Amino acid sequence: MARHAGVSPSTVSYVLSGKRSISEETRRRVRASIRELGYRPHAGARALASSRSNVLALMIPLRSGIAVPVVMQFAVSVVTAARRHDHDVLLLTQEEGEDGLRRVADSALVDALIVMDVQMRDPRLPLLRSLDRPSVLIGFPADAGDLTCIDLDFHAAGAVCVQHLAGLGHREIALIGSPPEVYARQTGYAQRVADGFAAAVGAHGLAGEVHPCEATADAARALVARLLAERPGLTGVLVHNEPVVGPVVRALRAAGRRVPEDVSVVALCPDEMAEHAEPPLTSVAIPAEEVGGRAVELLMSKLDGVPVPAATLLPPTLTRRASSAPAPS
Amino acid sequence: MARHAGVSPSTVSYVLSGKRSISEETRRRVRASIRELGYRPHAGARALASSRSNVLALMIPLRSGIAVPVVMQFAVSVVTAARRHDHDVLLLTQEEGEDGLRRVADSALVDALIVMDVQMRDPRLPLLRSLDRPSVLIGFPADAGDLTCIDLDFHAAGAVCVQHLAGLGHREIALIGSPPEVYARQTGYAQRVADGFAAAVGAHGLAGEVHPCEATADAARALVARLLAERPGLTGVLVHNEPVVGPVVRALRAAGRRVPEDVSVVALCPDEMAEHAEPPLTSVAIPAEEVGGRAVELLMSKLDGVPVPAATLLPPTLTRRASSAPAPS
DNA sequence: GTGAAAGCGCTAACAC
DNA sequence: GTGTTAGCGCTTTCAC
Repeated sequence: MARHAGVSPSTVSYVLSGKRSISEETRRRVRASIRELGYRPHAGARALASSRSNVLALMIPLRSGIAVPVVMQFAVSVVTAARRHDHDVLLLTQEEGEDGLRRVADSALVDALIVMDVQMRDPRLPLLRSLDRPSVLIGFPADAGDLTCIDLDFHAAGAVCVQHLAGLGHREIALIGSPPEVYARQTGYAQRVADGFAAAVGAHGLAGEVHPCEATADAARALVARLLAERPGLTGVLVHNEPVVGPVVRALRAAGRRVPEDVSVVALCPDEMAEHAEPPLTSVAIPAEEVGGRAVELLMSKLDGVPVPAATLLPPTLTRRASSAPAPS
Repeated sequence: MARHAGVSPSTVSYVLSGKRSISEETRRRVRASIRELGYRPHAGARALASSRSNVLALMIPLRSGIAVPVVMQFAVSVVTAARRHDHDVLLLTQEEGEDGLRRVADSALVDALIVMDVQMRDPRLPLLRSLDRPSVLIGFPADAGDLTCIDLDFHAAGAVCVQHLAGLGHREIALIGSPPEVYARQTGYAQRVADGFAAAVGAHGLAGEVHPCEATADAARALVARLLAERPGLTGVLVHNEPVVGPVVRALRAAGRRVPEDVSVVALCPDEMAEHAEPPLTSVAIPAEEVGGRAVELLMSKLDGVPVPAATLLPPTLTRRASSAPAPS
């Protein structure tokens, strides 16, 4: 390659990296040779010489109770953002656990790591602290210490939904939440929504409790039936459980409740899902695209030695659609 | 590392790779040092010296009309299988296209490639042929040439569903298929199901046509309404479109048709989905786990220089559940 | 603005 | 059964 362009290897390297100034003429010749020969620098050699692999690890959750399409959105947005920064993404499954993270980090296969589905007391936290590579958590554990975390502000999200319903005059509401195992695992976001919900319920003087719900239509139907029977005054529901959003609405209707005339429904889910529901749902978006993108940006800053805030909480945005209305009088 | 164990670097390498015999004593000492020092070979150095990165590329589809959870199942099974063979997986999105494949292959970032969502005339085919690295397609293009392909035998899958319905005495049936854009792109599997369906309909002397359907509940409802209006004798439906399986069943019921007493429904979808539907659906499984695993095995064989068959078609398995019954008389 | 050369940390061919 | 050594193909100091 270098000889084809009539320059030294280092010059080729510098043309590619732009780390020192090159004469217009030389740059042109090198570029021409690159195109002609279809030259690509060898990733391994590069990683060895520069101790940068330009690869990020992304560990995605697999466990029951997680919404697969949502996870996929995160993954895609991470890959897309990484490519913008000339990085690739290595896919790890949660199953690999701490060993997987250690393996790819210590072997210098990756420069940095992103982990999703963070639990309150996550066993990966001490490991991530001990690694000499930067990492970003999508989600907040109970005690992050100085680990970098980013996520939607789920506490505020839960609260803003309650506030919306309270503003519409609803007095008795309920949260249909994630599957029980998600709470049992102490997965941060589920807990935080419940907390934000409860806090706002208290602040607004409403009645309202949290009901975990399996991610099946049957479970949703059963729960709705129970709620309607036990809480005749119920007029507002917040659903934070993607797969049962549809079933909940249908169960309400099957029980003779109109949405939104009799019962208002607010969802905490990706916008696209809320838009395409029947009826379109008032919702707080889970901004997978933005979270994934920002996670990568944070990592890039850290790799460049630029300090970043330890916590990034994205404020929730509630979009009003057809599923919520003033409480019936 | 080598000095800590009191051996030469090559000995460490050989202990790790097992490529030559090592005395029990030496192996023990080396292993002990590895553990003590927490030593991990540098992935880049290894790739450079051995021209093997032990990384596979997986390009996943993103385009509209594809069922995200199904794609995710493939991805997870590929990662899991790859790890069994001591390989990692680099995630590429379809958006990266041919350039992305070329980039990771030519830079030696990956040893081999897996591409999903293959179209009949896929622009990536010539590229894959030109690369000097092995690849496997999950799906079949119109003309695979000597490219290695694996997938469920969708033609047979379509046919076996028709056969099942014919055996139950149904005479008028319909295929509710993938979204129109999937056919328009000439995506292999959609076309093949339709072909297998049509062939079997002919062979059994039935009446039946193919109806593409958008992946929304609204579209499903509208299509079911139209079918019931235009085809009063319709008693059997094959659904090959994951997101609308539920909506189709509900639309039939809403129209006063019992499932399976009045209309039998057969689905072509992952088993898990069919099991959890209401009612549980007679279905032909999309064996994501097996396809992903086999794709990796094929790649490993090719990397080892072992020849593999160009085409692997997994035979369909129909599982009878509660949604199909003899045709009403 | 450019080149020469010393590694980066392994693997594998070649010794013995 | 083990050690020696020559690369693998880059990046980056150092020199000019």
